[in-house]
Amino acid sequence: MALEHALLVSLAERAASGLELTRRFDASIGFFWQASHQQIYRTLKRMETDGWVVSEEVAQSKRPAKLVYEVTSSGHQELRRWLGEPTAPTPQRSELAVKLRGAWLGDTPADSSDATADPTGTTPATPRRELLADVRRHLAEHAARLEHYRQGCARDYPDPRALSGGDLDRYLVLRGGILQEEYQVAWLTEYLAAFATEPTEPTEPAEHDRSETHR
Amino acid sequence: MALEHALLVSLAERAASGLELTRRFDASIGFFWQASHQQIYRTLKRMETDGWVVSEEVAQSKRPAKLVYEVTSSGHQELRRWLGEPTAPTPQRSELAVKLRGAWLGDTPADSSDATADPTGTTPATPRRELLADVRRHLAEHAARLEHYRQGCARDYPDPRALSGGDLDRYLVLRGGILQEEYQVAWLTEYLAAFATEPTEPTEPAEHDRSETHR
DNA sequence: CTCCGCATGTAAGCTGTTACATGATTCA
DNA sequence: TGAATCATGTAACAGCTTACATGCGGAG
Repeated sequence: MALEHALLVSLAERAASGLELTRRFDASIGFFWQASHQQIYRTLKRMETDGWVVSEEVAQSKRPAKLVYEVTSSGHQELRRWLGEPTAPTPQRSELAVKLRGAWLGDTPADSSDATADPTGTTPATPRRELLADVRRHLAEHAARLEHYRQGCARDYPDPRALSGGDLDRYLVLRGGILQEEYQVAWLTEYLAAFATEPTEPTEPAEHDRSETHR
Repeated sequence: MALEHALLVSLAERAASGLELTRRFDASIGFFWQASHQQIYRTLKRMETDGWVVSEEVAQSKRPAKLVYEVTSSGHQELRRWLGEPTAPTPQRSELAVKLRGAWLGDTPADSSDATADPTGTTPATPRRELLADVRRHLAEHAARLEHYRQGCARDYPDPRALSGGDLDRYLVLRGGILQEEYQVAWLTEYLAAFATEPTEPTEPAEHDRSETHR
């Protein structure tokens, strides 16, 4: 029940069309909330029937027309109500963490010491090694995002102590994004250090420039 | 599509019934994955039809019988396959962060300088103050959980360098939970410091011992 | 006897994902 | 002409939440 309010916040900063909102969710707001364009279009429709926003068709040169949404006074009222409401803690999920906890279950390739051995000739493939590569991949992504956030922070907020109002709010949330990425980098680095007995590709740092975009 | 694998990991550590799994998800595994008992029961049923687990009814004295699930060889095989698969980054969500970003939108109570002023006599109630209280509440919860994790870590893993196998895996994931809570505490502390012009209850530290459990 | 905890489940509804559809305009 | 991008949408499904249901046994 929070995508609507995330859209209200974004639209209150500046009126926008569905696709423009989708791009914002890929960037700034998306640090802490994500949504696909289908979800956004559907939710905008519902918000308009609820009277929180109004749409206006805006013609463009050399482009199809777009529907620009604007927050109504009723929408602002709802936003204020929501802001004052106590917030339930959002559950944190990490599929990677679940995998890391169960990693030892992949360390017995075809050991038939227990009753669960399967007679089929499946390839062992050592999940532990794959998992370490996975961790390195995630670490590289978090490090890259951290660098990106830091650059944006230095560019947009050169003097944090002079900030106030909406600028201060946005700065502090960006700080949260930076601290979150720092935590991820710290954890995964500590994790890899615990398995650092074998260097695993000592010639390459593997921390940056991975061009496998995976689709 | 990952709850099934989280259940496989938990069941591979030790066979359990649905309710026992629910309790585990409230504790250790639940650091990074949550599930209600309805979800768990339903998923266990599906996993049994898929052949990943088998159930056995176990009678108990002074208690209703329970269905204890155990991972099959097919389940172990699936677990190994899943462990070696690349992991998609889990999107991070925080409703609180979205609120903090939009906090300034609640700072104009009934200001009629723009066209969106509503003539209804709604109570102002200052969302900014409510939000700060909300942040303090979340900070207290994270600090409490951090303390809890740290105690469990010191109790169960007094000598981390001596660990190996599944113990090492579980320790490193617990470290991740600790680092995550440290990040939350650091961010929210920094946030409050930015608004520390008015002390807001100077007689109480408000960092610990909040007994308002809020259900 | 009533209430509570254990243990498992059903049903309805909302949220989010995936795949596909449509029509326009620009670029090669 | 064919492909790519812009812009909005539909449809089907999977996942998750919320509320309620059932039956047993023990405590007060």
